[in-house]
Formats: sequence, C-alpha cells, structure tokens
Amino acid sequence: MAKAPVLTPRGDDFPRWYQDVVAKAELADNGPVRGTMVIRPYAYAIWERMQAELDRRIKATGAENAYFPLFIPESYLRREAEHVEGFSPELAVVTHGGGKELEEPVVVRPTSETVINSYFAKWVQSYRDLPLLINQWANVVRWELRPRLFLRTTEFLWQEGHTAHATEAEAAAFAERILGEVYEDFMVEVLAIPVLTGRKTARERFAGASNTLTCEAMMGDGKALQMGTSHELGQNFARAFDITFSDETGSQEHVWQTSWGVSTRMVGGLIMCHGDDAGLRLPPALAPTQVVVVLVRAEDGAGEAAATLRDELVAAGVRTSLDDRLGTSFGRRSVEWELKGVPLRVEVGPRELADGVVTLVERHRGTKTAVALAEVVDRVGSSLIEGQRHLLAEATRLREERTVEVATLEEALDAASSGFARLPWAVVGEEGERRLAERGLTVRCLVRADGAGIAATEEDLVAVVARAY
RNA sequence: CGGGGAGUAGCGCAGCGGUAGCGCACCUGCUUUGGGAGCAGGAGGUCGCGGGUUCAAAUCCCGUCUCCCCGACCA
Repeated sequence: MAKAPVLTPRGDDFPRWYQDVVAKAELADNGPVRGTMVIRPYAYAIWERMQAELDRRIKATGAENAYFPLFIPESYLRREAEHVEGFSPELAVVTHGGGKELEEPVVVRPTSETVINSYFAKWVQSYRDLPLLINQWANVVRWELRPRLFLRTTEFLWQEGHTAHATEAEAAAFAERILGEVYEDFMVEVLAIPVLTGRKTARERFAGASNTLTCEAMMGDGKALQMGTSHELGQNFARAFDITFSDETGSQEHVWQTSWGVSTRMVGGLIMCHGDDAGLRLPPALAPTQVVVVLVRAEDGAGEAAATLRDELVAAGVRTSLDDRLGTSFGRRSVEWELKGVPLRVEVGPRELADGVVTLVERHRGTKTAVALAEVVDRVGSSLIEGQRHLLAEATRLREERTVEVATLEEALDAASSGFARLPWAVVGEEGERRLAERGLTVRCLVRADGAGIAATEEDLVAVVARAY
C-alpha cells in the first residue's frame, strides 16, 4: 500500500514543494511579524557551515571582521542620493525610544554603507591607511511586501564587506576578487551550485554603486536566483561622507570603494538547486552531518558495531552522527534523513552484520550498496567526494539544457519562460529591458561572449535573460 | 495601493441556526520495529475581535482586525 508522498512533488507545484521542504526538514518557521523568519537549528547549522567556509575565504583576502550598530541616523541614509532613493521604500524606521518620541528618527540598517563610511572618514587619513578592508556578519531589515522563507524575508542574516582603496583600478580588482575567489569559489566548491558571474545592467545595479557584479544560479524550475553581489561604489560614498586621504605627493584624494554581500538567501538557493521529491540534498562539503549511522535493530552486537563505526568515522574526520532511536520505526527514520538531505546513511543491523557488511545509502543517487565493515571508512570517504561532484555535475547539466542562444528579443521572451536565454546585449538595450520587465523577465547579468572573466566594457556583451526569484 | 479568497485544536480542513467535529501530529499502555507501525485509551477550543438579531449564533446582520493569492521594487 503506497503512502501519500511526503512532499508535494516538485514537478506538480514547485513553490508548494519548496514550502513543504522548509517545513518538513525543520528548516524554518514564519515569525510572528509578517515577513520575519525563525531559523530552526538544522538550517542554522547549515548557515554556520556557510559562514565558516566564507569567513575563511574572506579573511584570506586580508579583510577583518568588525561590528557596526543596528541603528542608523535617518540623516545618514539621505547623504547619498541614489542610495536613499533605492532603499527608502523598504526602510523600518524607529520613531520612539525610552518612552519618548525621538528628535531624529533612526532607521534599522538595510545595509551598512552609511554608518561604516562615516567611520571610514575618521579612520582614513593617509595612503598608508589603505586599503581598509572590513567585513561584518549581521542582520539587516528590508521591509518586504511579498516574503518567502530564506529567499525574501524582512529580516535576514548576511555578511557585508566594505573596503576603501587608493585607486579605482585597485577597488575594481578587489570587487572582482571577492566575486571570484570568495563567492564563486564557495558556491561551486562547497555548495556545488554552478554560477554565472557577470555584471548587472544599470537598471539592476545596487543603489549607490557605479558597477555591480553578481553570481547568478539556476534553480530546479529554471528560474534564476541572485546568490551574491559585489559592488564598485566608485567615489560616491567617499564624497558623501568625505572620506579622503593624503597620497604620496601630499594631495587630498577621495578613496575608491567596494561593498559585497551574501545572505541566508543561499539556503533557499541550496534547497531549490539540489532538492528532489524526497527532500533536501546537501553537498557533502557543506553538510553539518555528512554521515548518519542508522542502527536498524540492536540485536547480536549491532548496537556496539554501530557505535564503533560512528567513532571510527569521527576519528577519520567525517562529520558523523548515530541514530539509535529504536523506538521510532526504521522507515520513519529513513524518511527523516532523506528529507534533511544527509549525504550518506550507513545502515547497521544484525541481518547484514552476520555477513560482515553494512548498507551504504547515497542520498545524491539513491543507491544502496553492501560494504564490508573493514572498508566502510574508505568507501564513505570516496562516496562523499563522488557525491559532491555528482551534485555539481547534475546542476551544471540541467543549467546547460535549459540555456538557449537566441538572436532577437522576441525569441528571448519565449525562451526565458523556462530557463536562461542568451542574446547580444546590443539587441536588448534599455528599451528591451523595459519590454522584458513587462513580461516578468530581467537581464540577470551581462557576460563576455568568450566567457573569459568579467567584462569591463559595454562592448561585445551577452545578456542572460530569465525569470528570477 | 487595485482585484480575488480565507479566519474553527500544533498543522490541514469539515460543519453554515439547536451538545464543537474529522485527518495528521501529541500523551499513556500493550504488541511491534529491515522504508512514514497497529490496536486501545487520552489530552487539547473565549470557532480572529467587537456589537447586533434570536428562546438559542461557529452558523444570520453590521463593523473591525489579520492573513493568503494575483499586478509595480529588492541579498
């Protein structure tokens, strides 16, 4: 007798499937205030793994962590014209404090360019103080009318980097370096999500930036998700906040700046890129638990064998947990671990133990293999590596299958309804972007036709058009 | 803000004038345990809120609040 599916099948109703995964894998709940999110322990563990991997890469660029306040004087936001214009519709503003109306309202940070730069102005005096490379891990608030857990919430967690440089070229190079060495490397190597790196059009650019670079991924339904951005701010904020330094010749110059961020939205991207009808599928490099040793039944020394195996795997450096909840049925436990996307299950029970083997179950393929006890640690190691590769290859193949080259805007309108459409940027233009927007499509990014690196000029660019989250 | 729906147990819903219900989840016990266990028992509710009509309101009327879905911005 077939049970009802655990989740709404992905192909039936993708948004519903997404919500089911978030609920059943115990990732998050809606908060009491509309648009807010409670991140449950399992999703928070995933976020902590993301933080650890990113933080290491960020520090490798020379950036240091610091922390700036949640509250920002409203007047600070106004100092940069485009910035305030971009953010004012989604600001949360505090008008009362200590039981009294405040003389100047404070905003809850939607991003920290303004506060951080007001301190950069104090800290930067000389070219010897540059580059100044600061990162912070923080929560930010952007009031959202149409929230979706992880993808678009009123409050979210992120990392925001802010840097100041002596020259435009150095700032531009740093923004590219973050995009490539930190974000793209992390997304491809750890999340196993292939991303396109490119430039945003003026229409899609960050409010206050002179250039925005982006990592764009394709989700399981063919829609695009912006996974991270890195901005060149030019001297816009340096002028607004008077961040100047004396160069080697003693003349006063404004600094050139960057800012860059990735957020808990990546958790949503992870779900939608790798998830299947059985739930989440976590890439081994990211998974908080890489292997769960499942004790099927405790008879005939199986309990001891399972505990020993867990210890051996831990000793081998594998993130391992033991599931010996014998009061819960084996089937239910299997379903739970599949929902949570743990890459490997090692099932230990008396029946197979009698033959000196255990069952290795690979989440990424769904395969089950009998493995001799003595070989388990080795097999787990190679299977984790293979699983990581498999997820990246599968996601890459799916993206390629759903990407088409087109020559006209009309063709793009049609093709981008189910994936990515690539066409010359010269064919689109700002007028074309407006027409795409009418049909719910956007230019996700501009890439070089030859695929080599990030494009610096407007010439010979290819626009990638898609529906987006 | 414009259009369309819905508020009843933790979740999903039925009931639409006459004792507050169902499925899942939860608790207890027994039997189970190799792919969401079975049986028995149990707990859980100002039916969004305020007013009105009525012998009697979850149900009818008025008001109000909230939430969800579809159209313009965003990590």
